[in-house]
Amino acid sequence: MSWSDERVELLKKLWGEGQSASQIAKELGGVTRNAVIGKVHRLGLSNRNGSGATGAESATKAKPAAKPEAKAKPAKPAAKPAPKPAPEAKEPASPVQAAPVSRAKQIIPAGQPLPPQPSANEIDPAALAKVSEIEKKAKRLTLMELTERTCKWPVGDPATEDFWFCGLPVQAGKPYCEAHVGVAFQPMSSRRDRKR
DNA sequence: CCCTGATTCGC
DNA sequence: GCGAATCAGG
Repeated sequence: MSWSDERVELLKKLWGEGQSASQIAKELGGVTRNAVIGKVHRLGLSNRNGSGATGAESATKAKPAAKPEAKAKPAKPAAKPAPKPAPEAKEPASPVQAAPVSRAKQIIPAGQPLPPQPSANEIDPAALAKVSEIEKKAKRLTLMELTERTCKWPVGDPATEDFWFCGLPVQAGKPYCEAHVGVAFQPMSSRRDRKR
């Protein structure tokens, strides 16, 4: 695979959107994340943080917010039919089931300091929606099946059989998966805008 | 161990 | 220019 104009363009676009190198590589296909990173460097757009060595955090941030990409792109008068609008639409618009997420009491069995169950507080609706979505994919682990890298978010009533732990891969060091981290750690003050 | 980006260096 | 291997951090 070579870096055709189109591929480079897509690379720039995705990188600009804050996509991680591995994700970009996955979408491009035929390249590894290393290739993507290497290319990004060569293109001179290695922005995103001045820490240099600490770039891991910029990942995993999939902006749930809809992107108002309604540009006409007059820059390309070429006779390019451009039959493919936006291939990367991972959200098949699955109806956001506002599933009550049957989580009842937070009576945790062992002395595990489990998360403060977010009652009906002020939580990002988006975050909640994300949670109810991922909970469908949850591994449904039991307490004993939990490991250092499985999401320890409890779901359901411990007194019932309808109780399990998320079990999805945790993010980094954190006890929960991405989605659950989102609802577990509510930003004290809304997230600051990233400096681009 | 999972992940992230950064850098190096043979090709 | 390319990208695997390696490095450095979470």
